[in-house]
Amino acid sequence: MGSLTDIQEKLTQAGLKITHQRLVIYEALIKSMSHPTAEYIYEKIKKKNPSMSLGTVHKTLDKFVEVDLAKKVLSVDHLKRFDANLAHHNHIYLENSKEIIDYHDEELQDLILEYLKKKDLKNIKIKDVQLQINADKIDQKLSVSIK
Amino acid sequence: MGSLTDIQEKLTQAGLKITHQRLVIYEALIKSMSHPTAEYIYEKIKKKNPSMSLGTVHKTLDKFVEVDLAKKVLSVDHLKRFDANLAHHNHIYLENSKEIIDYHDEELQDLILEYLKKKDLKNIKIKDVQLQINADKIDQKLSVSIK
DNA sequence: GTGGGTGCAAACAATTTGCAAGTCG
DNA sequence: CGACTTGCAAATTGTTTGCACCCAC
Repeated sequence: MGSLTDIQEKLTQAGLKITHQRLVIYEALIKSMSHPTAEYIYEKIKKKNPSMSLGTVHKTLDKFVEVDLAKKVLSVDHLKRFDANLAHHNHIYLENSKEIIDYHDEELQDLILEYLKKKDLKNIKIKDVQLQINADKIDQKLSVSIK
Repeated sequence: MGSLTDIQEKLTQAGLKITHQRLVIYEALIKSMSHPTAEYIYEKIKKKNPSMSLGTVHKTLDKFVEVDLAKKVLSVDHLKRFDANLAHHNHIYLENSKEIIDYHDEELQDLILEYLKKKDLKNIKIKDVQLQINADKIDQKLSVSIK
């Protein structure tokens, strides 16, 4: 799913030229599970790609969104955040650990859409729904790791 | 619910001094149904309060969040947006008109929480859930008002 | 070869900070 | 009066833009 040739094919299909920068940025975007900013990706990859410029990361991520290789993600901080996971999925915000993790659940999605369909909200055509689950992480390791 | 004395009481309860700026900003925040930025509120009130500074609006809104008189809101643009409505409620993003409107539905909220409770996600303690409904506005007036 | 892509730096936008002056309690 | 709040301006942070050079196709 994230192999090099796979990424190359996606870029081509999207009508984009295959460049080293795009491969690296897309790979980093896939790998980072919590929804990264341009800055974050830049930091991740610049060690192995010292000539990479932050501006390019911005432009590239925007381009990915434009051609539907990625999407923008809602966030409470006021930073642009991206996500390579295009499938409908929900987000769990772990408030105590500040993590954002994906939660995919077709059944729940259908349940909600069914419910809203019955409600028949007027003047509005629902395209999709996304659930944000606010939670705390319960992790034994946490209390121990305070050291 | 939004009377002057009412707001004053809320400020006092929150341990904040009552100042003209805070009254005006809080009132504007309550009144604006779509989730405003500091800039937006500043523009709304500066006509009647020419000495108000944008920096104060920022500081005041942050302060309101700090004392739970308001909360930060998720947004796709990368702007800080606020909301005086503290009750659990869902957001409908009207993608074509860029509006964000509130959608309160206790029944739906319960439905979702019930479902998730049965799922029993491990290592996670759910605090609340919020639904984002992406939709398009269907409005006859729209097509006419193109002029 | 050429059109799109990159790197760099400057411009821009939104927010934050520092501080002197003002005001609520 | 004293601590908190404000207004102003400068600083910071994050993103965008312009443009000469470069390279994938």
